[in-house]
Amino acid sequence: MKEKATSFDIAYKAGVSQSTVSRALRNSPLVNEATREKIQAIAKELNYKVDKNASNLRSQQSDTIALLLFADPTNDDSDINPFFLSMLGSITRACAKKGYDLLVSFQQASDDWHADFEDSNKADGLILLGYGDYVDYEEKLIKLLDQGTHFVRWGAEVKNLPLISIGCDNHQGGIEMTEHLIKKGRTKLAFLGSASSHAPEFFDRYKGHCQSLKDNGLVVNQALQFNALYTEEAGYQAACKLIAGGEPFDAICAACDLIAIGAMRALQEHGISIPEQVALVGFDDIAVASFTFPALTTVKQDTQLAGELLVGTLLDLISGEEVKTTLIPPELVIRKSCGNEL
Amino acid sequence: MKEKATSFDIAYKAGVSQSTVSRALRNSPLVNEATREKIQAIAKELNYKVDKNASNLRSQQSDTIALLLFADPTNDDSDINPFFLSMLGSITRACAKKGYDLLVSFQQASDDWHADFEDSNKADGLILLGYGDYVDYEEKLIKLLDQGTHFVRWGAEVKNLPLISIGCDNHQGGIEMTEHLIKKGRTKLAFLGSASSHAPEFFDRYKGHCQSLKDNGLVVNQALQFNALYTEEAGYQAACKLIAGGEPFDAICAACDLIAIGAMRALQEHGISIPEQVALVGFDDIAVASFTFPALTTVKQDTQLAGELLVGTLLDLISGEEVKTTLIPPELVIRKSCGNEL
DNA sequence: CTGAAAGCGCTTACAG
DNA sequence: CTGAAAGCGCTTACAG
Repeated sequence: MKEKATSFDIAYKAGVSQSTVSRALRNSPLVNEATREKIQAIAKELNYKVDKNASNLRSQQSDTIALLLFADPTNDDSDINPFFLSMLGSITRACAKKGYDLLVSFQQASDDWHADFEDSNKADGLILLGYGDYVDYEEKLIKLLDQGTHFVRWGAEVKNLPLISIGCDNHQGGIEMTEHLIKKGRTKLAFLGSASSHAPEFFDRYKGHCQSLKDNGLVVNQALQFNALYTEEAGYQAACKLIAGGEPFDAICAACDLIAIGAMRALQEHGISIPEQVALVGFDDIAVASFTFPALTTVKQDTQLAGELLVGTLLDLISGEEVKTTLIPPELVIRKSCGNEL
Repeated sequence: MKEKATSFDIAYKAGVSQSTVSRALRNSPLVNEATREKIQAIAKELNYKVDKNASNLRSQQSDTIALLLFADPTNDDSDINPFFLSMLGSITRACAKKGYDLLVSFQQASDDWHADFEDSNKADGLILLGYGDYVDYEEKLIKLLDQGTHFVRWGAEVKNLPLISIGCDNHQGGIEMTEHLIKKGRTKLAFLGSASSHAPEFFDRYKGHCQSLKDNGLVVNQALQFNALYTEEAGYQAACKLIAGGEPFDAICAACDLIAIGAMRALQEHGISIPEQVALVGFDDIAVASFTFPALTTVKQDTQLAGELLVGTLLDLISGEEVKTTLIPPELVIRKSCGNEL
């Protein structure tokens, strides 16, 4: 392994000062055109790369963003919700586009947060992503805020905290999934997903669901709501309870696609046909959704837009610009699980 | 935002020298117990975090690994094969376990590689992951080798290059998927997936497939092999060609699950029943595989083990230990797409 | 066990 | 447009 070249080596070869090399390599307009070209040629020849540790140390910025992905602690961590994996992909791409590197870290909600990333100057800012018990997070978020850490989170808007969030308009999404079912002639709609402030995204979807029910002259039947968190298994369990409960239903709104897929399994095991006997709508539009049988009608969250907004907003925040919490409009993707399209 | 504390601030407060602070914070045995505790308490109180840029610059190591994920350039980059996303997850976890940070970067196969990560001292080593045209990669791999970069790749073993790879035993996997079909009484097996050195993983699976055919007294019918790369769409196209080709077949080996899923769609569109008329096996065992209809029998690659091996091997390599290319044994996961279990 | 000092490789005022 | 010099915040010989 060869010794790594430094800017001094280049300076020596080029017959200029090290300062000039540094400037030339960063395309400073202060450097003479010809000098710059010469220096860059030598740098290339020597396979020189700026030492990031040195340059970051000196300039006190890292051009790196850290992504903290929270896994549901009830989950064994081998399965991350595919929705978040998809977000990870779009965030990575958005960072690359802006010339930032991305440090990825999976966290347990219970962990001591590695908010150190910014404190230790490894990252200029943080993106927080993942479901989890919001109530548990809150104090940590406040701590981050206190420390003056630059961060943006994915999720439901929080009213009384000056948090910058990018999230889906879950309330609107809840309305759309419900509306669609009602238009299909369903009247006894169940909702599978936790309805509490511990899971604000789901709660918002549920509230949208309830509002749509009311707007369409239907009543909210508490006996048709069952809690479930994030997983296929939870969806399966909730659907089993729903079936066992005996309360008649002809449609299910699932708070996320994984829950919908679990519900699908439960329905199939009980010989209940989809969509003939029970129509089903999910939320997220993960890749799997188009491969289930029948293909799942769902509310899509635009992960690409989300990634760009998350990164863009964080960078604005870091550079001291005015930023604000943004809601992304959901989009109903109609497939087969609620009957054929009209 | 408060000023960040430095080790000098702590030294001042503790009434010791900065060197001692540095030692105490790294739990050096050279420091007196009481002194260390005092220093650590002050550090905590001041919310002090070691500046990684400074410490990395000085110690010339970063405790960071970079993961380069290659996207198939023919793909619009919004979809990364879920198999790699799953690998990403397991690698992230393996890094965390070892106390390393992970820098993630998506690359186009055509890009100038950011092998800079190591050159620029941002990472101590690289993990290379992703399908792509191997032939295109080769010269870049050689360049990495020449530079003395520490890296480990996921994929098929390469014979004439001193590359360290971690990969699945694709040949064995090809045998197992084929054997299973033959045991189910199928005799006219098609193979969907590129059979060329441009896609060595697929090629190895194909070779295993052919060998199994021969071992069981069946002939390899070239008319039943169709090229396809990595995607659902490619699988769909290949299956359509297979069907249109007119050569009779009663089973399909798909080189990856996405291809299998595409083939499934083609078969269903043509009114061909699975598994009655045609049995189907995939490769990878992505999460979707258990949600298709019928559920997909497939050859599982153990991503968790893969992640641990990739990270562990890379760290060994960095610390100068002897390392070697390792093959992970595949595992057949039997579901419904080849008929009910015996 | 502790401290004074050098130095990792850059960027950036400052002076010309 | 260019150079000499300071300094980012640590770690690590070196000396005691």
